[in-house]
Amino acid sequence: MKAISGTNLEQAKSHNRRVVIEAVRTHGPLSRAAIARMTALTAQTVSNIVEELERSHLLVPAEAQKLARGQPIIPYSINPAGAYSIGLELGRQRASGVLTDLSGAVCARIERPIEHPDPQRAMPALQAIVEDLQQAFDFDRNRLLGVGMALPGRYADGGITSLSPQSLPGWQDFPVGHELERRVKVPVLVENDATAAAIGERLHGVARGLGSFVYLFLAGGGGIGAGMFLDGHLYKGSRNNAGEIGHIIVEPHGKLCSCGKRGCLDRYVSPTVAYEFMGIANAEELSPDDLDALIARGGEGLDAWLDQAVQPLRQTLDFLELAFDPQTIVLGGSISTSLMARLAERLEPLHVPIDPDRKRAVPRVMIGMTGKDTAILGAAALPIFSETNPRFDVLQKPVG
Amino acid sequence: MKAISGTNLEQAKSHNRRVVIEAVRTHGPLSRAAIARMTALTAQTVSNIVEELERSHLLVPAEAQKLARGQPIIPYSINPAGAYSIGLELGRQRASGVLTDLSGAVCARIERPIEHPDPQRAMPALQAIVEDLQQAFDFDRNRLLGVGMALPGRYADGGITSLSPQSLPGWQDFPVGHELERRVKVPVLVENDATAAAIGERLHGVARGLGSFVYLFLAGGGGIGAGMFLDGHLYKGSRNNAGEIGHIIVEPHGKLCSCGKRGCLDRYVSPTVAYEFMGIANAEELSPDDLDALIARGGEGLDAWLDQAVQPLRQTLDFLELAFDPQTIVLGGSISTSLMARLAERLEPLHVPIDPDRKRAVPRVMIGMTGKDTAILGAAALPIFSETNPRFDVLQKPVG
DNA sequence: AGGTCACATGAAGGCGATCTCCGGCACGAA
DNA sequence: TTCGTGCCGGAGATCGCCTTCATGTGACCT
Repeated sequence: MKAISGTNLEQAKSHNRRVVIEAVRTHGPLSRAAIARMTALTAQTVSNIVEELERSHLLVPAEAQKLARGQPIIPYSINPAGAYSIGLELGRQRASGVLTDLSGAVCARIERPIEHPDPQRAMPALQAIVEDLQQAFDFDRNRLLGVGMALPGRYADGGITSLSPQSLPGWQDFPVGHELERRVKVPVLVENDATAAAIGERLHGVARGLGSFVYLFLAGGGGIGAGMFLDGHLYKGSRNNAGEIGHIIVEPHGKLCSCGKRGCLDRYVSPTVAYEFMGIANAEELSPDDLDALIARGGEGLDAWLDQAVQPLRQTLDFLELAFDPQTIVLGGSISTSLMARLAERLEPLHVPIDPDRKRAVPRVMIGMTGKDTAILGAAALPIFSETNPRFDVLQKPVG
Repeated sequence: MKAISGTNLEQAKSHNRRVVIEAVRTHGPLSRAAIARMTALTAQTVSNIVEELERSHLLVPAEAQKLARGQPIIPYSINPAGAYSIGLELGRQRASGVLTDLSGAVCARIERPIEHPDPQRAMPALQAIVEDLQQAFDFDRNRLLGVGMALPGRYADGGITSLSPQSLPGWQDFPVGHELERRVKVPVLVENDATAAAIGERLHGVARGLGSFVYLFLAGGGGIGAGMFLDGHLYKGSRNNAGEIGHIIVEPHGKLCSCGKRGCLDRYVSPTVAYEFMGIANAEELSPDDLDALIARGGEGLDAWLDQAVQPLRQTLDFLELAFDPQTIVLGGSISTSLMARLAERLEPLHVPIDPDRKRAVPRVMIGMTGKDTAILGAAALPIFSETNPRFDVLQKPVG
């Protein structure tokens, strides 16, 4: 077991920097004094940090605002051009990459077809995308924070998957992160797609500023996962497997699942099952756009799928609420937008919550704002998150 | 939303003190140099902190040990008599209190019958127990850290319950913690019974030193709850309701529950249901000992209950593993020891985990070591935990 | 006997937050 | 117009805590 380690001044400074950035990010333009009040830091301390952040272009001052009294306020806000990040996503048929600025806005985008992506073929392709993205948009290379990558599966540091071989053939024990980092020469972070999406929504999306929420991710390839952000921290579980809820049992005597159990959530709600209901046998060969069109057209098969998927989904939401008591559950994923919309409109009535009388500042369920791009934008958010989010770890000294 | 606040040296010192205590608690007697290695603190810093902790009697030095080389090691360990704590539990028919030392050993114990405990009757009784416990054992009153109280339900700071009136008649909106604190003049901490039990096992029990685990609590009064300890921190949810898993749906078309849903876990696994199966109509009137005797005798009713309870329980364990990915799940509660034993022996085979090949340092499921006392000993652990556990909060400046 | 290793501790230094003082700005009252 | 007040931001001194350096101690090894 890793012991909890001590802290010192250096860690404290790093933490305070992050706290200031986080305050400005979540609350919009703030004066130094306002930041000081929110963070409980001294005005002077904030002043020092803001000065430093302004020098490194992460914060920019706006026009001074004259109030009723006193010295005009100088509001500071995040400088979008202060840092850049690259997000990668690898699907069954294509590899995609985006270059975003600090505010999450997409500056450049590349998509390339790629057949049967095993590590040997995928790594050079991804490397090329990263390099081409840097050519496609003119920016200061020193401000590139790193590369984030979203993949199905579960990943430890260095991007080594912890799942069984059958879920990701060829990727077992392959150090994605280390290998890509060696090639592109900037820090690389690898995360599960649900977790990446959660971070994306937390930084730039509907979950901005929330302390605890669960992201329910419906993967286009089938398979449901949850990304958890709890008490201001990402929660990944003791073996990086937290949130693998595709295999929770929603129907004890239900359909047989590939995992050997009966009635797993994945067997009811995932897009793969929707294609079965719609009689689409060759879903893997069709392009995402073709699939979207088929779904948008609707039909009996789709309705039948919805009929049997809604109840397990409600049950899962109920379950996540009871277990995690999040402020909200964000629903999203890389599935077709129309499929998500149809699911969402059938969702109500949700199960009665445990505290029905309690007022809520946030809806129980929200739809993620980035649609099908959720995973790749989340991937791009990973380096930003890792550099700017206040965490318990940064306050502790590195041990060993 | 509460912003994450900054830190300073004072907070850092408080954190480092806690880190040193935690290191000694979980790893047994340690020399100063050993503590320094584990915590990544400087030998000098550790030396200062240890000196301070020794002065306040929290650590005691043992005999110097002569090694193969070098200066003899002076191992320090937790001084059981360095601090004391009081735990309270309120059941349907009785109120109990224990006085424990810093190691969790019980120094004194009081149990008193109490009929229909509403706040007006319970508060004076609890106050009397706290005062009598301090008389019953001779110790330095300045070393009493505080009073911890375990109750069914969910509690915010100050012990105000967040649940609906029907679950706890008369206690709705009653500030248990504040009221008791006013009476006994020491800090009072109120927690849900599952959470308290989790802390107890983490400090003195089978979960000692674990970073992430879930405590599955089977309450004697019926009702199942989970206490979560994740990444070294207690997780209580955004509205203190996390772990209220008695009402997760384990059988979508199953028995109707009082909450309005069908097939809730509580309707299958709780002791209340066991009594129904055994034909015990007047369970509330019987003493706990009588109930234990009935269960120990067994019979067809009990077997029938076990038959239908095991699958939902397995399903719940599976679910908790998938959602939280804990190092282990600790099973315990205030139910009869023989009932717990019978459940435990029927538990295998558990559902296949998501990473079957992975080696585990800790069993998937463990039985809590404190048996029926788990909640009250957990309650006594609350003040100790709150004073000595390294947390993210202590590193942050109090805001507002 | 001297060298080396491991542990412990005192003194000086470094670092970052804090305290104190000060100036600038704008409004309101005299 | 002048002064007082409330608010904001900056400069330098100070404080608290960790770190580094130096020294001491005890025991084994050569």
